[in-house]
Amino acid sequence: MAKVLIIEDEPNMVLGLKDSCEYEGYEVSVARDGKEGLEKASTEKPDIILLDVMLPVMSGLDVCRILRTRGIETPILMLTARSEETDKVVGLEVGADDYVTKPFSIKELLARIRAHLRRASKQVSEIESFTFGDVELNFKKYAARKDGQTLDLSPREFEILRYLIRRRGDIVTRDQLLDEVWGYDSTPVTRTVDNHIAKLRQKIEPDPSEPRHIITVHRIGYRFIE
Amino acid sequence: MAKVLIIEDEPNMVLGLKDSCEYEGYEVSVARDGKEGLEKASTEKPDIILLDVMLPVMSGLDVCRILRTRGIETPILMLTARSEETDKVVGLEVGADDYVTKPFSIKELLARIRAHLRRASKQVSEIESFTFGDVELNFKKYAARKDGQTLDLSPREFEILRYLIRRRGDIVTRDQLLDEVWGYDSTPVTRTVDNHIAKLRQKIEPDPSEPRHIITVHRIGYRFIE
DNA sequence: ACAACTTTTTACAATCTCTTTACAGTGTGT
DNA sequence: ACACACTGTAAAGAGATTGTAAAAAGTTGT
Repeated sequence: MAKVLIIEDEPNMVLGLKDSCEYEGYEVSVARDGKEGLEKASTEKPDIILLDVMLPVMSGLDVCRILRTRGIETPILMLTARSEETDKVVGLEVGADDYVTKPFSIKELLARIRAHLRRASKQVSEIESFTFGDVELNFKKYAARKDGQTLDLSPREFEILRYLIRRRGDIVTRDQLLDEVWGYDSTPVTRTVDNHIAKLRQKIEPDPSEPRHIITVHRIGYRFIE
Repeated sequence: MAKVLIIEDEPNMVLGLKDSCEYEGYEVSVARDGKEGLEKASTEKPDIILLDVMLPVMSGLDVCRILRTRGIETPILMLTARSEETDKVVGLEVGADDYVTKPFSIKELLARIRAHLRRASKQVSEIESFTFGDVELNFKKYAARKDGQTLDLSPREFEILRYLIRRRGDIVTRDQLLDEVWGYDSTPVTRTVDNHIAKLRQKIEPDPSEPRHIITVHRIGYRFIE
């Protein structure tokens, strides 16, 4: 079940938040100030952080900023006392994902937490590893092996493979790959896809000139087969 | 061709969106406020809805929520002025499928629309597989088997078969096939159709010289029988 | 700024599909 | 039965798509 880290100093607030979250079935841990919060955010790997802006020692904004510069991407939901526009703007600027102004309804807060967790879990729930033929892939570590030997795949190659594998058996068009792997805002030529496929084949196929795993479907696209 | 419903009040925005969509070949209709949007979403059965969050009378979020509670599952792409994460969360919670913040690049928007349409059309549309005699077709995978053996069909042959099967029992003219399978902009000779039919028969008929499934209707066209 | 590496573009060859063509065969109306 | 129109189909040519190497452009780390 999801872990929630609450960084908050007001005891009453802590109590209310903790209760509600536990009632929802989340595992809860609490930090009473920014410093402790930073530590727990790193060590306990929560799935979401509820972060008060007003904290002793170090402000919530700083905690947020530091976490982000450390590359920690856990969703952060800021709690602010006033509904001042400034706080919102600064909060989001500093890397928070969402904010709620006190007093807030618990129901709303829980709904937002749920939404963030849902979105985050969608991103995470990807396949972590996959094996076919004599190739092992670990998408989480971006590591691959073939015949037990380390296999060098570029990030893009990993992403393409991941996409193909996620839809293994189905045909994937070049446009789909461009949209989903490259993203909507960049637009390489569709031939770029073919090139990456060719390179992938040379790396993962037993016989690249006679592909067994990445099959081309003429005029349509490619298909991955285990 | 796909229908796009734009629910947006800013005239300039409407103009830009409309132009771009029409340039892509979509049929476009516009609603200037939430109420009109709700109506058109129901009556015009668009394939995708572009929905501004900030609307007079009724907010885009409400429009979205209402559509969903009415069981309308048309993909909704929300347009919002600020890049505030909050809007995004609420938007997605309320049932939107995607989300773009202004200012956005038209290219990106169109790419997203395309992706959604592709996804949606896949879910709804076509027969995914079909079996007749000893032939099995899987239109999604562009794969065919006969007597359990893999059967090699070209994309065009698949499309022709799909079209004939969708209208099985009915007569289909060569011009119909040319229009629908080939598309309105290309114009091979009608004899080309006959050639493809001949090849199809050799591949799928038990006895190609005595067709049981693809029947010639003299002077008219062809008809598919299971 | 340089080197090492990844990604994208480009170009050409190879391959596959589609279209045209031509002629033989079949159907239709008189 | 005859002429004419329509259809079947093989074969060749045209056209499109894909494979791939190599160059160009872009990134990253030092």
